[in-house]
Amino acid sequence: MGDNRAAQVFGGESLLFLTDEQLRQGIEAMFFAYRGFTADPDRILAEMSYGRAHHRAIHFISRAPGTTVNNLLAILGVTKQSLNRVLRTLISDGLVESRVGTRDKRERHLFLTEAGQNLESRLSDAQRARMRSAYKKAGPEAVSGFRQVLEAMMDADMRRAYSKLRDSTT
Amino acid sequence: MGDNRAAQVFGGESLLFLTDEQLRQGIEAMFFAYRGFTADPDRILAEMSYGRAHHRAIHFISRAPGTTVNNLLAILGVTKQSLNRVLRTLISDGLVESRVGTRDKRERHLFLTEAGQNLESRLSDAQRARMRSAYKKAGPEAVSGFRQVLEAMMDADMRRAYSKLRDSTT
DNA sequence: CTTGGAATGTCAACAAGGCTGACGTATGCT
DNA sequence: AGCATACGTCAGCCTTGTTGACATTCCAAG
Repeated sequence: MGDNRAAQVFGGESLLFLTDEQLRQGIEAMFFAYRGFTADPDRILAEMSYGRAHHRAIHFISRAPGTTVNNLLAILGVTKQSLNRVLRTLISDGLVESRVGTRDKRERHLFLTEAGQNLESRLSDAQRARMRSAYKKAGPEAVSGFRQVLEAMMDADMRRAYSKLRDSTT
Repeated sequence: MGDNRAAQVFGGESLLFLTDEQLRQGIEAMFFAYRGFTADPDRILAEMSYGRAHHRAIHFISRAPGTTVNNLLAILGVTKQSLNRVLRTLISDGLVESRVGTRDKRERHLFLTEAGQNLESRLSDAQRARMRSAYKKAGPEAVSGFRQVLEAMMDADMRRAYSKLRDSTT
C-alpha cells in the first residue's frame, strides 16, 4: 500500500481516481471543507460562549425530539459525562427541556424549548446556506456523488444511525 | 430561509436537491463521514499518545517538505503557540527536523525525519485505505461530484491553499 | 550603523471538550 | 429481594485551542 503512483488498470477499466495522489487530494479536500462546514455555526456559537458540542446536541435533539440521553450518546459517540456537561448548561440556560419518561421513568426525553428552537434555526440556517451554495455551484449530479462517497466513508454503526435518521423524515 | 420544505422550481429546472431536508441530510452525512475519516489515524495516534494536531502537522510537512512555520500556520489555521507545542514534541521525539533558513535565517524549514516519514506512511496508508474503499464503492462519477461539492464548501482562502497544494504535484 | 518591524520561540494562564473511574439514585425486570 | 439499566455527578486527567507578554534574531530602510 502507498506506492501506486501511476494510474491503475483493473479488470480493463481505468481507475485513475484511485491513485494515491487522487486519494490524498480527497483527504485534503475533506480537511479544508470540514473547516468551512463548521465555520458559520462556530461564529454564532462563539457569541454566546457555546461550542460545537452544544451545536451537535441541539441539532440531534431538534432532529429527533424526545430522544433519550442514551440514544443521543450513541449518535454523538461521546461519554455520558461529556454529554452531560453540555446538556446541563443547555438545560439551565433554558434551551433544552428534559422530561422524565412515562413508560420507563428512568429515561429522560429531551426537547428543545422555544429559545432552543430559535438558536437551532440560526445555526442550521447558517450551515444550510453554505451547503446550499455549494450544492448549487456543483449541481445535482455532483451532490448525488458527494452523498454516495460520504456514506461509503462512514463506519458501519454510523451508517446505520445515519440511515435511520435519514429515513425517519422521508 | 429555512422554510422551503417542498421541491423548488427555479428557471424551469427542478431543484429537489436543494430542499432543507436534502441539505440537512448532507450536513449529517458530513458529520458522520468525518468521524469515519479520522477514526483510523486516531487509533494509530492513540497508541503513541499523539493527537489529530500531530497528524495534521505531519501530513502537511510531508506534503510540502521545507515549509516554514508561518506557512504551516496559515494552512492549519491555528495560533503559533498551538502549533509550536505540537512541533516541539514532534521535534524532541525525532519525527520532525527544523532547519534554520539559508536565505532568511529567521525562518525555520520543517522536514520529516525517517521516523517521521514512517509514521506518516502508517497514518496516510490507513486513511487512504478507507478513502479508497469509499471511492471504489461509489465509483468515479461519484468521486468527481464529491470533490466538486467539497471544494465549493471551502472558504475562499482555504480553497486557495487547497488548489495550491493540489496543483503542486500535478 | 542604528533602528523598526517581521518571524520565531517561549512562558503563563485559561477554557472547551474529550476521557476514565467511582459512586449514588431511581426504576424496571426477573 | 436482588440484579441490571438509565441517568447524574464528582474528581481528575489530557489534548488542543485561545490570549497576552516578552525575548531573540535578523532583514531592510533610513
